Amino acid sequence: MAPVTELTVGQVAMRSGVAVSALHFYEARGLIRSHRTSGNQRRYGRDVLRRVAIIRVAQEVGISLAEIAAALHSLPEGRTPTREDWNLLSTTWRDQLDQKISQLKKLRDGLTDCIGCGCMSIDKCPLRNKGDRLARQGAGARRLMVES
Amino acid sequence: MAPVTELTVGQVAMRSGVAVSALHFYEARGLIRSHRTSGNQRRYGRDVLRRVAIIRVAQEVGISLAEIAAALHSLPEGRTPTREDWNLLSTTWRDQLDQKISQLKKLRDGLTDCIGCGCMSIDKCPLRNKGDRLARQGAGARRLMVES
DNA sequence: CTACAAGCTCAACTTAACTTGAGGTCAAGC
DNA sequence: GCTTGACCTCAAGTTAAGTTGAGCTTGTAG
Repeated sequence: MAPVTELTVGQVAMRSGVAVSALHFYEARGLIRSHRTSGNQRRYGRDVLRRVAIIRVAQEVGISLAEIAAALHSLPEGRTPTREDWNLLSTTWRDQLDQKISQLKKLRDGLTDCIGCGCMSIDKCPLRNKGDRLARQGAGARRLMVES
Repeated sequence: MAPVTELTVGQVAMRSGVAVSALHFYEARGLIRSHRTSGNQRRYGRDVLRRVAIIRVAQEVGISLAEIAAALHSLPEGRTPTREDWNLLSTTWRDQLDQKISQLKKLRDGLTDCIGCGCMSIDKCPLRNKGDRLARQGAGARRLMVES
């Protein structure tokens, strides 16, 4: 029973819910990988679906593709990742996620407790300063950064 | 004792930590407001600092300027906002923040519990689907959206 | 064996959120 | 009273994350 393992871009697009162009894009950015048929068409292993799922979920909470790429590089390119591999990735992200979560909570609670209090003079506000000067790097659009 | 209340762009930039160009930009986008001197220079009331602080904090957790602008419009333009006004704003955001927080938690916990389990086949994965099809609207860059 | 849907590449366009630069005005100190 | 640093406007550039389109190749169903 020949394994039906190989997927075309179209199939991956369909099953993952992301556009073909996005898959091309992710591949160009090194987030996923494919091999080519003799006719130069992409073929993907099944594990690409899991990778794409991670990418989307992570993006939805504001992690940039660059960061996702970095995290995914902890996964082995050769073999299908084991549970161990995924675990490593997840603990890598856990801290960043925790940080982001607490930042959000701070905003949520801070809005009510702090904002009206007159303390928002930037130098002293707990909201502004516990959130520590992050994300000041280079020009261009800046989204929620997890680093620092 | 003449109140030192009026601030120049430069002063606001310094105290708020955002660039002068960004302040211009926020003003163009209707996020902050100034009046002009006879010589056409901007002067800001002190409350602009608070507004800017909100803007930055909100942005850091991934709320778009458009959404921030919408929220800030619930603040009175004329008078300095009271604690009541801020409170209204904060409750407006609270739900969205709660939602985002739970999304993050889902990712955090899901990464460990779900990723290795083989269930990430997109159609059935709790991570993918509880996170519900949000943020699919129009072309261009897409960041963490709170709406929907 | 031939249509025609699905692929491929590459360049250009899009949005958000700013920054940079050019060219010109204001104001505070010496 | 003039110089120098802060301002002003407006246009164009930048980054991220894709999308869209043109022009060309593959592969599969009839």
